Amino acid sequence: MKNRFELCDIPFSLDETLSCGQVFRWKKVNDFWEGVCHGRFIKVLQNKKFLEYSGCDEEFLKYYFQLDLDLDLVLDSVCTDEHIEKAINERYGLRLVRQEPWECLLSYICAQNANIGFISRMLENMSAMCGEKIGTDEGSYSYPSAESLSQKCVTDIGCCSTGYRAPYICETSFAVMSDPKWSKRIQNLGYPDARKEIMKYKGVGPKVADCILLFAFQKFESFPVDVWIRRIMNGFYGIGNPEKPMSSSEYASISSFARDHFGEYAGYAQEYLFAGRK
DNA sequence: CAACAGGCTGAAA
DNA sequence: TTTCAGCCTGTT
Repeated sequence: MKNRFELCDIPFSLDETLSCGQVFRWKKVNDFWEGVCHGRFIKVLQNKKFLEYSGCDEEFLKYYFQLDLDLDLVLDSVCTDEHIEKAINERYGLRLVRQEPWECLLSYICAQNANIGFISRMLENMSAMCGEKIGTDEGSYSYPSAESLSQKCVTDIGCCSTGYRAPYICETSFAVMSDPKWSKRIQNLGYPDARKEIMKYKGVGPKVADCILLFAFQKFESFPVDVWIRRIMNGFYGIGNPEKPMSSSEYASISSFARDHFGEYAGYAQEYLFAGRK
Protein backbone atom coordinates (compact mmCIF):
# COMPACT_ATOMS: atom_id res chain seq x y z
CA MET A 1 0.00 0.00 0.00
CA LYS A 2 2.67 2.45 0.98
CA ASN A 3 5.54 3.17 -1.33
CA ARG A 4 9.09 3.54 -0.18
CA PHE A 5 11.90 5.78 -1.38
CA GLU A 6 15.47 5.60 -0.18
CA LEU A 7 17.17 8.96 0.17
CA CYS A 8 20.66 7.45 0.24
CA ASP A 9 22.96 10.43 0.78
CA ILE A 10 20.45 13.14 -0.10
CA PRO A 11 20.15 15.55 2.83
CA PHE A 12 16.50 16.08 3.64
CA SER A 13 14.30 16.71 6.67
CA LEU A 14 10.59 16.28 6.01
CA ASP A 15 9.68 17.84 9.37
CA GLU A 16 11.79 20.97 8.88
CA THR A 17 10.58 21.34 5.30
CA LEU A 18 6.87 21.13 6.02
CA SER A 19 6.75 22.89 9.38
CA CYS A 20 8.81 25.97 8.53
CA GLY A 21 5.82 27.93 7.26
CA GLN A 22 6.32 27.90 3.48
CA VAL A 23 3.21 25.74 2.91
CA PHE A 24 -0.23 25.94 4.50
CA ARG A 25 -2.05 22.76 3.63
CA TRP A 26 0.16 20.12 5.19
CA LYS A 27 -0.67 18.69 8.58
CA LYS A 28 1.08 16.13 10.69
CA VAL A 29 -1.36 13.39 11.64
CA ASN A 30 0.30 10.91 13.95
CA ASP A 31 3.60 10.23 12.19
CA PHE A 32 2.42 11.01 8.70
CA TRP A 33 2.37 14.35 7.00
CA GLU A 34 -0.84 14.77 5.00
CA GLY A 35 -1.02 17.46 2.41
CA VAL A 36 -2.75 18.89 -0.60
CA CYS A 37 -0.58 20.13 -3.45
CA HIS A 38 -0.55 20.02 -7.23
CA GLY A 39 -4.11 18.64 -7.16
CA ARG A 40 -3.14 15.59 -5.08
CA PHE A 41 -3.73 14.38 -1.57
CA ILE A 42 -0.47 12.94 -0.34
CA LYS A 43 0.77 11.21 2.79
CA VAL A 44 4.47 11.08 3.61
CA LEU A 45 6.44 9.73 6.53
CA GLN A 46 10.18 9.98 7.04
CA ASN A 47 12.00 7.17 8.76
CA LYS A 48 15.64 8.23 8.73
CA LYS A 49 16.84 7.60 5.20
CA PHE A 50 13.48 6.39 3.92
CA LEU A 51 10.34 8.14 2.80
CA GLU A 52 7.14 6.14 2.96
CA TYR A 53 4.39 7.71 0.93
CA SER A 54 1.11 7.36 -0.93
CA GLY A 55 -0.84 9.54 -3.33
CA CYS A 56 2.00 10.20 -5.74
CA ASP A 57 4.97 8.55 -7.37
CA GLU A 58 8.68 8.78 -6.70
CA GLU A 59 9.23 11.26 -9.50
CA PHE A 60 6.75 13.63 -7.90
CA LEU A 61 8.52 13.45 -4.55
CA LYS A 62 11.82 14.37 -6.19
CA TYR A 63 10.12 17.13 -8.12
CA TYR A 64 8.12 18.62 -5.26
CA PHE A 65 10.90 18.51 -2.66
CA GLN A 66 13.55 19.44 -5.24
CA LEU A 67 15.71 16.53 -4.16
CA ASP A 68 17.95 16.98 -7.20
CA LEU A 69 19.16 20.30 -5.82
CA ASP A 70 22.55 19.90 -4.15
CA LEU A 71 21.54 21.20 -0.73
CA ASP A 72 25.03 21.12 0.76
CA LEU A 73 26.37 23.20 -2.08
CA VAL A 74 23.56 25.73 -1.61
CA LEU A 75 24.00 25.93 2.16
CA ASP A 76 27.78 26.26 1.86
CA SER A 77 27.28 29.18 -0.48
CA VAL A 78 24.98 31.10 1.88
CA CYS A 79 26.91 30.21 5.03
CA THR A 80 28.79 33.48 5.35
CA ASP A 81 28.68 34.18 9.07
CA GLU A 82 28.01 32.61 12.47
CA HIS A 83 24.32 33.58 12.57
CA ILE A 84 23.29 31.81 9.41
CA GLU A 85 25.62 28.96 10.28
CA LYS A 86 23.72 28.44 13.53
CA ALA A 87 20.38 28.56 11.72
CA ILE A 88 21.59 26.02 9.18
CA ASN A 89 22.81 23.66 11.86
CA GLU A 90 19.51 23.90 13.70
CA ARG A 91 17.33 23.35 10.63
CA TYR A 92 19.58 21.20 8.50
CA GLY A 93 17.64 19.33 5.83
CA LEU A 94 15.05 22.05 5.28
CA ARG A 95 14.30 22.37 1.58
CA LEU A 96 12.18 24.78 -0.40
CA VAL A 97 9.31 22.91 -2.02
CA ARG A 98 8.16 23.49 -5.58
CA GLN A 99 4.71 24.99 -5.22
CA GLU A 100 2.25 25.10 -8.07
CA PRO A 101 2.11 28.76 -9.25
CA TRP A 102 -1.60 29.37 -8.79
CA GLU A 103 -1.71 27.63 -5.40
CA CYS A 104 1.17 29.78 -4.31
CA LEU A 105 -0.24 33.03 -5.67
CA LEU A 106 -3.57 32.42 -3.96
CA SER A 107 -1.94 31.34 -0.71
CA TYR A 108 0.29 34.37 -0.37
CA ILE A 109 -2.42 36.86 -1.25
CA CYS A 110 -4.21 35.35 1.74
CA ALA A 111 -1.04 35.47 3.84
CA GLN A 112 -0.89 39.25 4.21
CA ASN A 113 -1.68 40.40 7.74
CA ALA A 114 -2.46 36.85 8.81
CA ASN A 115 -0.92 33.99 10.75
CA ILE A 116 -0.47 30.43 9.58
CA GLY A 117 -3.62 29.06 11.18
CA PHE A 118 -5.72 31.83 9.71
CA ILE A 119 -4.19 31.36 6.25
CA SER A 120 -4.85 27.63 6.34
CA ARG A 121 -8.47 28.23 7.27
CA MET A 122 -9.05 30.64 4.39
CA LEU A 123 -7.55 28.15 1.94
CA GLU A 124 -9.52 25.25 3.33
CA ASN A 125 -12.74 27.23 3.14
CA MET A 126 -12.17 28.21 -0.47
CA SER A 127 -11.11 24.66 -1.33
CA ALA A 128 -14.28 23.24 0.20
CA MET A 129 -16.33 25.82 -1.68
CA CYS A 130 -14.95 25.21 -5.15
CA GLY A 131 -12.08 22.75 -5.08
CA GLU A 132 -12.46 19.19 -6.26
CA LYS A 133 -12.81 16.23 -3.95
CA ILE A 134 -9.55 14.32 -3.97
CA GLY A 135 -8.89 11.05 -2.23
CA THR A 136 -11.24 9.41 0.19
CA ASP A 137 -10.32 11.33 3.30
CA GLU A 138 -13.07 13.54 4.55
CA GLY A 139 -12.61 17.20 3.79
CA SER A 140 -9.74 16.77 1.36
CA TYR A 141 -10.36 19.13 -1.50
CA SER A 142 -7.88 20.37 -4.05
CA TYR A 143 -7.03 24.02 -4.21
CA PRO A 144 -9.77 25.85 -6.08
CA SER A 145 -8.80 26.63 -9.65
CA ALA A 146 -8.58 30.21 -10.85
CA GLU A 147 -11.44 29.38 -13.22
CA SER A 148 -13.76 28.25 -10.46
CA LEU A 149 -12.88 31.12 -8.12
CA SER A 150 -13.29 33.71 -10.86
CA GLN A 151 -16.92 32.66 -11.19
CA LYS A 152 -17.66 33.44 -7.55
CA CYS A 153 -18.73 36.85 -6.32
CA VAL A 154 -16.85 38.86 -3.73
CA THR A 155 -19.43 37.95 -1.12
CA ASP A 156 -18.95 34.20 -1.63
CA ILE A 157 -15.20 34.53 -1.34
CA GLY A 158 -15.62 36.81 1.65
CA CYS A 159 -17.62 34.03 3.31
CA CYS A 160 -14.39 32.00 3.35
CA SER A 161 -13.02 34.32 6.07
CA THR A 162 -10.85 36.09 3.53
CA GLY A 163 -11.98 39.52 4.72
CA TYR A 164 -10.64 42.45 2.73
CA ARG A 165 -8.62 40.04 0.56
CA ALA A 166 -11.82 38.86 -1.16
CA PRO A 167 -11.79 41.46 -3.95
CA TYR A 168 -8.07 40.79 -4.52
CA ILE A 169 -8.82 37.09 -4.97
CA CYS A 170 -11.73 37.82 -7.31
CA GLU A 171 -9.74 40.14 -9.50
CA THR A 172 -6.55 38.09 -9.58
CA SER A 173 -8.32 34.79 -10.23
CA PHE A 174 -10.08 36.41 -13.16
CA ALA A 175 -6.82 37.79 -14.52
CA VAL A 176 -5.10 34.41 -14.24
CA MET A 177 -8.06 32.56 -15.72
CA SER A 178 -7.98 34.96 -18.67
CA ASP A 179 -4.28 34.34 -19.28
CA PRO A 180 -3.52 30.61 -19.11
CA LYS A 181 0.14 31.10 -20.01
CA TRP A 182 0.79 33.57 -17.19
CA SER A 183 3.02 31.23 -15.22
CA LYS A 184 5.13 30.16 -18.18
CA ARG A 185 5.67 33.79 -19.06
CA ILE A 186 6.87 34.61 -15.56
CA GLN A 187 8.99 31.48 -15.33
CA ASN A 188 10.93 32.59 -18.40
CA LEU A 189 11.71 36.04 -17.00
CA GLY A 190 14.64 36.94 -14.77
CA TYR A 191 13.97 37.89 -11.16
CA PRO A 192 13.56 41.67 -11.59
CA ASP A 193 11.19 41.45 -14.57
CA ALA A 194 9.27 38.54 -13.11
CA ARG A 195 8.76 40.58 -9.96
CA LYS A 196 7.36 43.54 -11.86
CA GLU A 197 4.98 41.26 -13.71
CA ILE A 198 3.63 39.45 -10.70
CA MET A 199 3.13 42.67 -8.76
CA LYS A 200 0.58 43.69 -11.37
CA TYR A 201 -1.87 41.28 -9.77
CA LYS A 202 -4.16 42.84 -7.20
CA GLY A 203 -3.15 41.95 -3.67
CA VAL A 204 0.46 41.26 -4.62
CA GLY A 205 2.96 43.70 -3.15
CA PRO A 206 6.74 43.40 -2.66
CA LYS A 207 6.70 40.73 0.03
CA VAL A 208 4.04 38.52 -1.50
CA ALA A 209 5.75 38.78 -4.90
CA ASP A 210 9.06 37.65 -3.44
CA CYS A 211 7.43 34.68 -1.73
CA ILE A 212 5.80 33.54 -4.95
CA LEU A 213 9.00 33.94 -6.94
CA LEU A 214 10.89 31.92 -4.35
CA PHE A 215 8.39 29.15 -3.67
CA ALA A 216 6.75 28.69 -7.08
CA PHE A 217 9.32 29.92 -9.59
CA GLN A 218 12.61 28.98 -7.95
CA LYS A 219 14.02 32.50 -8.19
CA PHE A 220 16.43 31.78 -5.35
CA GLU A 221 17.83 35.32 -5.18
CA SER A 222 14.43 36.44 -3.95
CA PHE A 223 14.57 37.49 -0.28
CA PRO A 224 11.09 38.14 1.16
CA VAL A 225 11.18 40.62 4.04
CA ASP A 226 8.35 40.28 6.50
CA VAL A 227 8.13 41.59 10.05
CA TRP A 228 9.97 38.55 11.40
CA ILE A 229 12.82 38.70 8.94
CA ARG A 230 13.16 42.42 9.52
CA ARG A 231 13.55 41.86 13.25
CA ILE A 232 16.07 39.11 12.64
CA MET A 233 18.08 41.13 10.13
CA ASN A 234 18.08 44.08 12.51
CA GLY A 235 19.26 41.91 15.38
CA PHE A 236 21.99 40.13 13.44
CA TYR A 237 23.21 42.80 11.05
CA GLY A 238 21.92 46.08 12.47
CA ILE A 239 20.00 47.11 9.37
CA GLY A 240 16.42 48.38 9.15
CA ASN A 241 14.27 49.74 11.94
CA PRO A 242 11.63 47.33 13.25
CA GLU A 243 10.06 50.09 15.35
CA LYS A 244 8.63 51.91 12.36
CA PRO A 245 6.31 50.81 9.57
CA MET A 246 8.39 49.40 6.74
CA SER A 247 8.84 51.69 3.75
CA SER A 248 9.47 50.37 0.28
CA SER A 249 13.00 51.77 0.38
CA GLU A 250 13.72 49.92 3.60
CA TYR A 251 12.36 46.73 2.07
CA ALA A 252 14.63 47.21 -0.92
CA SER A 253 17.70 47.92 1.19
CA ILE A 254 17.24 44.87 3.42
CA SER A 255 16.56 42.63 0.46
CA SER A 256 19.51 44.03 -1.43
CA PHE A 257 21.81 43.65 1.56
CA ALA A 258 20.77 40.01 1.82
CA ARG A 259 21.57 39.32 -1.83
CA ASP A 260 25.00 40.91 -1.45
CA HIS A 261 25.65 39.08 1.79
CA PHE A 262 24.25 35.61 1.08
CA GLY A 263 24.63 35.46 -2.68
CA GLU A 264 22.53 33.84 -5.39
CA TYR A 265 20.71 31.54 -2.96
CA ALA A 266 19.72 34.31 -0.55
CA GLY A 267 16.18 32.93 -0.49
CA TYR A 268 17.45 29.76 1.12
CA ALA A 269 19.12 31.82 3.84
CA GLN A 270 15.84 33.64 4.35
CA GLU A 271 13.95 30.41 4.93
CA TYR A 272 16.50 29.08 7.42
CA LEU A 273 16.47 32.38 9.31
CA PHE A 274 12.67 32.53 9.20
CA ALA A 275 12.35 28.97 10.46
CA GLY A 276 14.24 30.02 13.60
CA ARG A 277 11.96 32.99 14.34
CA LYS A 278 10.40 33.87 17.75
C1' DC B 1 -10.40 46.39 25.63
C1' DA B 2 -6.07 47.18 22.78
C1' DA B 3 -2.50 45.21 20.20
C1' DC B 4 -0.91 42.51 16.80
C1' DA B 5 -0.50 38.88 13.04
C1' DG B 6 4.50 36.35 7.42
C1' DG B 7 1.10 43.69 3.85
C1' DC B 8 -1.41 45.96 0.36
C1' DT B 9 -4.11 49.68 -1.72
C1' DG B 10 -5.28 54.23 -2.74
C1' DA B 11 -5.01 58.91 -1.66
C1' DA B 12 -2.51 62.83 -0.11
C1' DA B 13 1.67 65.32 0.79
C1' DT C 1 8.36 59.38 -4.68
C1' DT C 2 7.21 58.67 -0.10
C1' DT C 3 4.08 58.52 3.65
C1' DC C 4 -0.07 56.98 5.94
C1' DA C 5 -4.67 55.54 7.33
C1' DG C 6 -7.62 51.80 6.94
C1' DC C 7 -8.56 47.19 6.57
C1' DC C 8 -11.20 41.56 7.64
C1' DT C 9 -10.53 37.99 10.84
C1' DG C 10 -8.79 35.91 14.88
C1' DT C 11 -5.99 35.34 18.99
C1' DT C 12 -3.66 37.02 23.19
